[in-house]
Amino acid sequence: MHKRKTLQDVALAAGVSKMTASRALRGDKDVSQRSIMRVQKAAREIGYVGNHLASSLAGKATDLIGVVLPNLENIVFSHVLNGITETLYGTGLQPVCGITEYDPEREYEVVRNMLSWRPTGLIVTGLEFPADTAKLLVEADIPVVQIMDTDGDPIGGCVGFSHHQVGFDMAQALVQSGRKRIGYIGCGLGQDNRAQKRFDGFLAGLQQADVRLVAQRQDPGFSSIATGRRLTQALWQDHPDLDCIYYSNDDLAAGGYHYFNDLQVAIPDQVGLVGCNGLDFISGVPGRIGTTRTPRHEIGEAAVRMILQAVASGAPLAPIKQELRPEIDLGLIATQPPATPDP
Amino acid sequence: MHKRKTLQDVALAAGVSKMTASRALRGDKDVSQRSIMRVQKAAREIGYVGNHLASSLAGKATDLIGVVLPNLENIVFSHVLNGITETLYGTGLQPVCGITEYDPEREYEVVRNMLSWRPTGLIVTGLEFPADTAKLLVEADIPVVQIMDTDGDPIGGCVGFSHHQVGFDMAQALVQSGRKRIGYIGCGLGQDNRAQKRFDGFLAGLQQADVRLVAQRQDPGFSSIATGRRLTQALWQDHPDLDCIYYSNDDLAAGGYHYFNDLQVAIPDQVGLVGCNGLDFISGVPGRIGTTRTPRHEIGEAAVRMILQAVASGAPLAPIKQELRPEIDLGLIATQPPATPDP
DNA sequence: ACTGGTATCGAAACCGGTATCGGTACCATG
DNA sequence: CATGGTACCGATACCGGTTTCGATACCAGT
Repeated sequence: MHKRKTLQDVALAAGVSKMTASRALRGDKDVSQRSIMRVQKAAREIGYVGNHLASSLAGKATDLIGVVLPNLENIVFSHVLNGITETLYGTGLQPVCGITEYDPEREYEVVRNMLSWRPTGLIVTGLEFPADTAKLLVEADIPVVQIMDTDGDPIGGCVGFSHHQVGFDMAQALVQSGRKRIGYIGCGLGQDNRAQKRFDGFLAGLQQADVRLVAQRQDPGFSSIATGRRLTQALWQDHPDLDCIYYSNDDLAAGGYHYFNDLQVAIPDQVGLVGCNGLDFISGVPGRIGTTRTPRHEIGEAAVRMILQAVASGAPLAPIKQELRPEIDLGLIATQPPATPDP
Repeated sequence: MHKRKTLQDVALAAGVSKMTASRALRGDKDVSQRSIMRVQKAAREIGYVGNHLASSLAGKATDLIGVVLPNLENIVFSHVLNGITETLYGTGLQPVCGITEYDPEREYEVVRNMLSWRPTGLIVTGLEFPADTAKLLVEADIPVVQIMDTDGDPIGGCVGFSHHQVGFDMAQALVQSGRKRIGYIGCGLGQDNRAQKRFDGFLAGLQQADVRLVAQRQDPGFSSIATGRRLTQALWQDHPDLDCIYYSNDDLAAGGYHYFNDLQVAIPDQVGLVGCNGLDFISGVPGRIGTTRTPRHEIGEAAVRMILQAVASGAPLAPIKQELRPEIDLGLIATQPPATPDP
């Protein structure tokens, strides 16, 4: 268990000072070509790896961008993270991500922990935070970007879309396409206030169109295809007269699709199904399930760009919202009126 | 833009020395209750956050566990990461993950970068590495665990399953259930050598049963439901006599399912579909698609346990394989012989 | 020969914590 | 009263790099 090689070892092997070795490896000025060669050779030979802890401590900043997400099993956040990673690639910055599981206490810990690594920027999910967490973010003294949601007042930068609007627009679109007996199925509303916002918006949209929500079923757990199937069955058994079901998520809608498929209920002729997020599943059954395609990758991209810009300009990030418009895709629902038109 | 608070500031505010403040905040011995109170109060009041860079540099080790994964859009790796995160939660250790996109060069960079943070342990995906990357891992001087694959010789710890075996077993199971005209559909074989291993194993399994693979279709890109649908269509048009299709992935199988569903081809009566990984989708169409349920969460868990044990014992991690057996689920294929039995 | 500029290098201070070790203060004991 | 043990505290030396600043060598210009 030999000790790790340090810059000193490299310098020694190269026959130069620690300083010259440092400069040579970083491609700094004021080093002769000869020294650069010798140092690089020495570093390679003794297998020098470098110590980010030391260099970041000595330098002013790290090359870290903190990313705080509620969950990674939800593919939506994977996509965001991917957008972030891709955009960061080549900038010399590196994402490091923390998971909160929608738990505020864990969130506080994660944010605090992120900050203790002195990242160059921070990307967090959502707009609402408990007071102590908000305090951390406000005093962080680095660019902070809040993503996924624009229904509220951001602390720093903000990239996302209005979930209320998404719900509202979908309600209007459905009503306009002729659906009138609409049900709702949702998941994780207690934890995920963005799903709640969509639902609220949806209700508001229905109300404005003078349509009442016929019924709803909710489940406190994470959304999944299996849960969607179960809830759909529960809802349908009580309300077989529905001509449309709005799901808080595409996973759930997929579960509903399978259920009706096995039941030989025509989709979307008899019942229209709409979810949210435009997940991969939808493209497997083209036109059959409506959805709202949300710009997840783009959100990650835009968030990074905000941070990069703030870093470049040196100025702190002013509270600015960047709204990315999601796109409603009703699929066949848009062209096929429900089988049983209302009187 | 006030400077960040340091431990010195806390000490000053609390009227003690830097050392006492340090001890108080970490819950070290040799501090009076009175000092602890004052320091904690001071820290809270001035909003002290701590500096992991400094503490990790000064102490011997960080609380980081590096995790190197090829991709996060593939839900399989999200599940692994989740298992890791969950198991690490409460241990004081923290995962930090790097993405390679199946690119060896990027992989080298990621591993090197991970190591430069002096993590306490490292979890990497796969068994095969280019020489330079392998050298880094061998000389890392920390517990290294390789996951997902056991078909080969590990550098340190190793948790996963044999992909060759998974393919082999599935071939045998399919033949035994009466399927004889079998096709294959796969994705990303160039990059993902684990999918390749499954395919090789599958071919070996067929051969042993004296069954020939009728046809195959492959795509170099990432697997997705849409791709599965497309490849299935391509394969089916040329070979409508198949009674079974093996997919390298559940995503692809799901695409095939949708295709046949729209075509009104009975599943699994006329064509049996089997994928791999036991993803969420399968549970939405119970029994209809066969799969191999792979223990992703468990792999993450076991990998962490290996590292924790190595850290606790202080000994380096000997090359040991831990094999987790995946479980084949043929669903209805197991009980329903193909509609057109062979002559 | 002297001055000034450029290229190259290294010693020392420092980043913000922790490990180590040597002091006090205070009390109990013989 | 001398001794020793315990509880608590702080000065100092690091950890492994980078920043800063001054030193040296060498060459051109005058």
